[in-house]
Amino acid sequence: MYLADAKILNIEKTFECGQCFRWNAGGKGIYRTYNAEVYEENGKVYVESDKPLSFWEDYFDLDEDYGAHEKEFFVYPYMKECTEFGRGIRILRQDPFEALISFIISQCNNIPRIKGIVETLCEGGPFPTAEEILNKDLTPLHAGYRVPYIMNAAGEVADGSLNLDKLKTCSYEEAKRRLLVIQGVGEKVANCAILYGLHHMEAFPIDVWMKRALKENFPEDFDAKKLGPFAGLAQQYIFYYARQTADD
DNA sequence: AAACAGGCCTAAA
DNA sequence: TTTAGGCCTGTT
Repeated sequence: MYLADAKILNIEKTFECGQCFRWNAGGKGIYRTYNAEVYEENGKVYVESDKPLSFWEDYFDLDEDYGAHEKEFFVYPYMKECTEFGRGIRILRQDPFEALISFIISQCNNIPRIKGIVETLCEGGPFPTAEEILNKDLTPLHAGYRVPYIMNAAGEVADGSLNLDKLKTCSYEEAKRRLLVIQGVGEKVANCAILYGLHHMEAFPIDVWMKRALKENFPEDFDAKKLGPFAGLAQQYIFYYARQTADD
C-alpha cells in the first residue's frame, strides 16, 4: 500500500530518532515490527500489513503539515540546522499504554537494552495488555527496580483508575498531572508518554541529551513554550541532531 | 574495577 | 525548591 512521499516521511529518521522501540531494520530500506513492514522505494514509502491504510496514515500523523509549524521554531536560530537535519521525522501516534510502559523501562537504560526488555515483554507478539502484564512473571525481563513500576502502572490501567484514552482528549497539563501520580513516572517519562502516546504535541521531554543540547546551543532563558504548540516536534529535531552528531 | 546508561524516589536542608 | 544517594542490570 502506498503511504507517503519519502520527503514527508523518512522512515529511517522516524524509527531511529528515539521515539519508539519495536521497529527494527530488516534489510536495506526496510523496517519491520510485529506483523507489519514499511519500506522505501524510489522516493515513495509503502506499508505491508493486515491493518488498513487509514490506520497507518493516522499512525504516521500524515494529516498534519509539519512544515507549517516549523516557522515558529526559528525564534531560536539554532533550530534552523536542527530542523534541516531532522526533516522527515514524523511523531508517531503510538499506543498510549505501550508508550507509557516503554518509557518507564527506558529510565537509566540505553536503547539496545530498552529494546531487549520490550521485546522480551512482547515475546514476539503484540505488546501485552495491562491484564496480560499483571498475569506475567516479569523476572525474565531483568528490568530491576523498574518491574514494580511496570506492575503498578499496569494495575492502575487494568482496574480503570488510569484511563489513558481519556487523557488524550484533556489538556496537556491535566494529562501530566495525572501521570505524575504514578509511582515510577516523573517529569521526563510523563512527557514522553504524553508526546508519543497521547500526541499532545506541546510536550517537551528533557533527558540528559536534551539538557546538554539546550545548555550548549540555546540561550540561558530558553523556554519551550516559545516554540509554540508543536514544541514536541522541535524537541525531536534537537534530540536527533544532538545524538546523530555526537562523536561516540 | 568502577563508572555509567534517554530517571525516579526519598530524605534532608 | 533544590540536592545527594540509592536503586537493578548490563556494558565498557
